[in-house]
Amino acid sequence: MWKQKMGEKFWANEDDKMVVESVVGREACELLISSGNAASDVTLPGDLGVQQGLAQLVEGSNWNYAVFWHVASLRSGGISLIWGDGHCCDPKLGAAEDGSSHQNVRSDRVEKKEELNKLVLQKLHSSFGRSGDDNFAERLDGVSDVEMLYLSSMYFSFQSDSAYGPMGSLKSKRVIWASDAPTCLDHYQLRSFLAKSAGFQTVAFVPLKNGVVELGSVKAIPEEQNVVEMVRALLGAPASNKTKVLPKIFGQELSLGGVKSQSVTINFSPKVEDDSMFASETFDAQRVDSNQFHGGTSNGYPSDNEAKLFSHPNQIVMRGFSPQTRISGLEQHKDESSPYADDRKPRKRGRKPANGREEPLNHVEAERQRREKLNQRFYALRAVVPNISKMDKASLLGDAITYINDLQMKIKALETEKDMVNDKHKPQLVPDFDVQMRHEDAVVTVSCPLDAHPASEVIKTLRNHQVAPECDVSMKDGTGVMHTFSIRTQVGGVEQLKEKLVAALSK
Amino acid sequence: MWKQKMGEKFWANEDDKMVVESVVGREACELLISSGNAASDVTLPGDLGVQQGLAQLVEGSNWNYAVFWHVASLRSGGISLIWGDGHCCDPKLGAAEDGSSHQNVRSDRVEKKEELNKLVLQKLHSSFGRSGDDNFAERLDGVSDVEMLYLSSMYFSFQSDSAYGPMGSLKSKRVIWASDAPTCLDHYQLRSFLAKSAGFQTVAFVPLKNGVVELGSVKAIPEEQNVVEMVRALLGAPASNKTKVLPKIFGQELSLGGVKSQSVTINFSPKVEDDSMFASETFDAQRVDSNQFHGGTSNGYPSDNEAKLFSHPNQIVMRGFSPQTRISGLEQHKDESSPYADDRKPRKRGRKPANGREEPLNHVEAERQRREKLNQRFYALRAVVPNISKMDKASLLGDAITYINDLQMKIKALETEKDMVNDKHKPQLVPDFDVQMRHEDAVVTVSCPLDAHPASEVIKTLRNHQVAPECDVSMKDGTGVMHTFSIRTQVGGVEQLKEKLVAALSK
DNA sequence: ACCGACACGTGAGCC
DNA sequence: TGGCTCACGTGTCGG
Repeated sequence: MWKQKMGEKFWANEDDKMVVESVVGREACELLISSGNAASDVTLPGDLGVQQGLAQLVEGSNWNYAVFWHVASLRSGGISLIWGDGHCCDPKLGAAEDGSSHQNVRSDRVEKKEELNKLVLQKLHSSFGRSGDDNFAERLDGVSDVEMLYLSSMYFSFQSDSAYGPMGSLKSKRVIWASDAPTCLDHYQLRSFLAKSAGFQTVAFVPLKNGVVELGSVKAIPEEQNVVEMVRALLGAPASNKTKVLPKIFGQELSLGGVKSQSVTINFSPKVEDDSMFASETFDAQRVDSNQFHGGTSNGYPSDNEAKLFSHPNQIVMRGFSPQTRISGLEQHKDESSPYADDRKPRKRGRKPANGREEPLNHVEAERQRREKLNQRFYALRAVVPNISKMDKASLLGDAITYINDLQMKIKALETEKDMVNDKHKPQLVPDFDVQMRHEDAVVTVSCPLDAHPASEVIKTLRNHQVAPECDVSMKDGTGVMHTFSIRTQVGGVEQLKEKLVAALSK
Repeated sequence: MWKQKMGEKFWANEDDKMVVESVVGREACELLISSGNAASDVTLPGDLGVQQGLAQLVEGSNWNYAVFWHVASLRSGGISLIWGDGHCCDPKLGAAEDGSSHQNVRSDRVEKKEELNKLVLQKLHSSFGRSGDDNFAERLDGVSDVEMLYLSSMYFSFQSDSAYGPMGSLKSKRVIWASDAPTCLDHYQLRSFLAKSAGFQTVAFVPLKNGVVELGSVKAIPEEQNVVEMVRALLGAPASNKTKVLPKIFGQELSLGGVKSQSVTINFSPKVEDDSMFASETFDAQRVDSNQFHGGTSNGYPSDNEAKLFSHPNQIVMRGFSPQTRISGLEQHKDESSPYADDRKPRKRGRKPANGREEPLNHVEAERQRREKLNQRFYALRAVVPNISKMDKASLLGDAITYINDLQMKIKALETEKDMVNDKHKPQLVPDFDVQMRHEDAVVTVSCPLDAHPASEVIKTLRNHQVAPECDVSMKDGTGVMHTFSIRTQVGGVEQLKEKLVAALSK
């Protein structure tokens, strides 16, 4: 059970290894081969309910993919991050990459690479794929490098205590945002070869309660707090039904409400105690008055017990391994992954704690979490609504309503416009026609409105400019139609006619 | 100044009076003639900033129009409601009203009526129209009955203390919602003749701080609290810059926040004191736990002073006048318009008042109003977002975000689709063409792709079915293009050819 | 000084 | 019952 039997066969073949290595890189390939698959017999967590959120993150944005890395506990006692779910949106259509307008270049070299990618993916899948959805790789017809990184990520997992990549984000509970290619590759760790091939320039990791969301893009995307908040709002509720089990963890029961991203960590006011820890965060949405962000203060991994409810699939464990050793210049993780700094922290705002009882302490915590969830939704709403007038909650809602109505009107206009186009172009394609017999021949007549005719402007211009053209012949070659108009004109009028035609056709 | 000089001329003509009377009704016409125009020399309040909100209310909904009636103070000391702004969206295209498919029926009788409407509107405008935008009626080409009611509303104003119509709503500070034709006509008062002609079945009045919003529809729309909340959210801030003036009205300075619909009225808990007053309201959105609706408790008209800042235009004053006398069955206005019942009311929720001071009493009121404004925005958001999963604030925000993303994706898809269509159809309209001289004639050749040609299917079929047609002539008459294909065929093959052509063209 | 916006603790209602 | 949401009063910060 420490090695998959199918895998054995494939990796024994040296040629196959070379092929895979050429795609995923040497180091990753080595680890793929040598790593024992911890608990390869169990299935993935199944539907985590995050697919929709991931899709929304990617669609319509500059991100090329989003992956949710799920926390899983190892038999050894540690934890690891395994593939939870993902969404990829590679804009492969209309490539024209190198500035050369030859599409043949693409269809030659790139398509060859895509077929190679597909082949490697099939090998990976047959070796390490989960038993469930088979031949998923066979469905693909050519895998771009972007998709390759995304799809092959399924076969990686992270167990290291590195400060890079998803585990680095999870351990430090910090958002990692690398928007230049070198730093980016650092955080891709073993997948850096794949990331380099695909040309990724930005990768971001957002730690959540029971996992990490990874976003990647081939574009250089500057850090946006909006995106982070949107991630937290959209994916704040993964596997909510299962978190209901074991609501009390420690003696000090903390109600992990099931619909929280990382709210179990204790909030504190950054302005008072810990200004220095917020150097790498950019806050563009609003003033950070209260505590929606927090440093590493937490009482342990909240999903420690929760994660045991999930089983981790058959994936290659990626041990502490960083392909580059240089320190990222963009993220100063002063983390050291200190996950056990906790205790109650003083709150500044609001009323005095009314120190009389101890029993409603759970209630206030729940209310805190509810408020924070609502605020995250507000931040996420700010992220998707443009033209925010006054960084105000009420104004935000009003702007959102306005924006929704604008969008609805726009959609209605576009749809009616489309219908108009259809109504105008459909009967154009079905013109009146008639077939009649004359002597030994058949005469087919086809009539269509003048405006729908390709040569309508020419015909109109001729009719306006000259007397009726009178005689014209249309001839057809293989793929086109050619209309020829022979008209009687005076000397010198040709230039004038040509100008008129150009003017008429270019308007 | 009590009569407009142009008006004198028109109304002296008995024929003109008959024409107008046939459209607006006898009673309205009488009043239009006899009423002195109070303060006819001043202009309208100008842009109230409500146009966008009104448009959003109407667009994409079942409402045909929305009018904001603005509070104005009369020289006599009373107040009146005058036309503030409005938006109309009459779905006149694709009428086919009576089930008969003859469009000629419409273009005969209806178009005659529409021309009559336009004529009457021009008369009204020349008599009572404000001096500003002239010939607005001339821009219209045929005014439907729905538009007629809407446009002629500009020339009415309301001064009565009737329980019907906009003034009834304003006085009682209650929402009026009439969704059957008879009740509807009651509330249209003088405009009932117009409303009857247009077939209005639903009219709703929503009182705001400085006016009333009127919504009308030819459909029967059951009462929806969502709509009311949306009105209040979208139009809560009319003429906000002017309300800043004179912030303190009475000795007891009540903070009219400028962005409130009717928040100056004092809230109270309906469940305790006043359950019986909420019989006619339907609450479909959420449980009515707190007090977003309130009876007539108010300390006077909040816009009493504020309205003096505005001048009221030249409009016909509609005095206490109700065309029908029977009582509306849907709305039991037990109002008597008692606007001076106030005093502090006990609040049930929340913490004990911590009775020590009296100075933060203003603060709690402001906070109350802020909360209510936010809640109104939430209700309005619920009204525009479909597929609300869980009547929850957080879920609502999440659904709204999802919905916005869906809309954005949809718009992007539609726009790219439109671009695709344009890319496919635009070069069709600009085909390659060439002009050459041969002997004494000019030869113009126009070529286009076969697929873009109206006769493409015919040409393809001919080419597939027969040998090449070889000889064809295209002829043009006034508005169309006719292509004639003469082909050699065997006897009996004509029927077969015709079938093939039909099949090819209908696919 | 006021005022608007916000978060907090708290009481209460509803499954 | 307890979890969850909500509204309310209050403290606080910033303009």
